[in-house]
Amino acid sequence: MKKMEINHFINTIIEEDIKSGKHSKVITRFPPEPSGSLHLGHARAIITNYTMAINHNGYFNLRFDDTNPVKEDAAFVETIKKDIEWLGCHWENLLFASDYFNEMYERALLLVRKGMAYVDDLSADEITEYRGDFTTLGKPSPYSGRTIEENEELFIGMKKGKYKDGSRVLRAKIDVTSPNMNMRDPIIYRIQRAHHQNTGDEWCIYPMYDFAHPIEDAIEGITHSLCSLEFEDHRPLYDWVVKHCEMPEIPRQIEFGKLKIAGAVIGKRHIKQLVDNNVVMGWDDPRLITLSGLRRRGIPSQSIQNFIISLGLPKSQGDTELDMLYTFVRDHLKLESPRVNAVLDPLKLVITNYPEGEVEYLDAENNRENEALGTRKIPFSREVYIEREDFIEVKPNKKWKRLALDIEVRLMHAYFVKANKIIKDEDGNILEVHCTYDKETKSGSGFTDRKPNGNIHYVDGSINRKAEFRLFEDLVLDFENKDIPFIDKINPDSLIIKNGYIEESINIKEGSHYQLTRNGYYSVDKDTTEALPVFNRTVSLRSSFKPKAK
RNA sequence: UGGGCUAUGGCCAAGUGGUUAAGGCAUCGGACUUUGACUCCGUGACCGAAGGUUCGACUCCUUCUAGCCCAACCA
Repeated sequence: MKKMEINHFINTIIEEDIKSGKHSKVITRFPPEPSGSLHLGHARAIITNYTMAINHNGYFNLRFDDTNPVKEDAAFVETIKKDIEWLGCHWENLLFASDYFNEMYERALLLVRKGMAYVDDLSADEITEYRGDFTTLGKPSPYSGRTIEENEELFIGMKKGKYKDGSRVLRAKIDVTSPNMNMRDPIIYRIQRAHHQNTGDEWCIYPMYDFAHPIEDAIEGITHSLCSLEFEDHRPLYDWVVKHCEMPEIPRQIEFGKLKIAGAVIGKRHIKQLVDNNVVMGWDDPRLITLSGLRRRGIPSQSIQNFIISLGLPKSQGDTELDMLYTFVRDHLKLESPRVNAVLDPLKLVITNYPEGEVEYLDAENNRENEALGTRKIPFSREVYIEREDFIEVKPNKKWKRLALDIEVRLMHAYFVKANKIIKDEDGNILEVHCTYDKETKSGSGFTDRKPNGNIHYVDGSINRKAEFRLFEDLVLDFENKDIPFIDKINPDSLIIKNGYIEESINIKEGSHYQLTRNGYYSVDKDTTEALPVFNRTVSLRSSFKPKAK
């Protein structure tokens, strides 16, 4: 992504560090655990770390925090890389926490030798019990008094695989009575015989996040380790590790508030539930705000960048409405997308005074606001399709700016037409509308003698392509209501599929964007086939049209 | 209950002792219009509450209230 001017409290801190000479450049990182997909919330962390580095003469590392092999899967590494690349945040180094397992082990050994870590034989339940809770101070483990020699021998033994999984842990000796639970002699190594995606079976002990993370940052020379607020309580421990492990570089952790999106399903557990129950088409379903879902929906990554930057970097916690993102999406797509006609719910219009069998090709600009996109010819003949909602039998009020009996509208790029007859089936459904056109009113002819009642679009009745259009609504209804189980709040109509027609001339390629006139921005979905193109509505056009409630 | 953080209009968010309290989204009006789009105009705040300090407080102090996070051998 290109450089943008950014001003927030972290930027201020960084600028002071540069002014004071503490740092000459900024090195940051994004440290995902390869255990799930990235979503819009992660975009803030990625973009914040990325922009702070490139705006300050430095670089940004992508480092997978693969310290827990039982939860992680190499498959996520590729999807995460793809998402970050798509977001436009290029990493300088692709790294893994596991690259540093040796050094971490050595640093832990150093702690042991300094008498600042001990091997504990308590069970997991016992450790929890000894740790106390918010109101009860922790008690020292009966094993915390072991000698340095004993601890060293036991820890080396742990590493060598002498002990069973879960039988012992290495703990930092800090303060079991600290009001900060993280400081109550946190576990820093556990025994876990699990096959690791990068180190295989080389290790049977794995470091815990709180110990591993600061060491990773320090090794890479990360100057500012930017993360979300929930790690604020961990900062004393982060600093403790850097200091007592005697790391030569001292990174500084700074926390910012997470980005929360109103009404969005974000939890891995919930998304999995939706996927497993076929409520959504997969992790990349356009109704999800996973980065892959947003991409499939057709949201340009630049709009995500602009959205994130415009939000600033507060420490307060609020729910941001997706409308704000959509505004950036429309902004971006407005000039970029060709504008073409499509009819999602077709109603046949027969122009009775137009010669049968004749077709004429009319001029149409591809984007009235961006001439660079050129022009095209669109067909027009005796039968065309219009949107069913663009016709009503009797004009209801002055505000109605579409077609009705005895009312004349312009078919955009073509002629004025006036409806004069409705053909219905036995049940009263409108099958087709008959109208007449006025040759004098041809678009581009300069005709100004009378004004049409409105402008509607059409697709030619025979020269067209059938297409599927997918419209998306909220996945969950009554989102904030905690009394109803999640699964019972799912909107049964979150996906609306329409089958209609689109101009036949367009080039259908996965991911390409179009503005469908008077409707919205759409992009071509991966489900597209030669026989049936599939379009996702990325975002609708704004509309101030409000049908009067009857 | 102990610790940490937060609190500005429907939503997001600037603002760090003196301004008519920025801006964006949304809403509602209006102008324009071969997209009811775009564009352009207009539209809303006693700054969580109560006290205090001060000539003057959203900004400082005190107390209170509400929300979020922490008691994985997860990250």
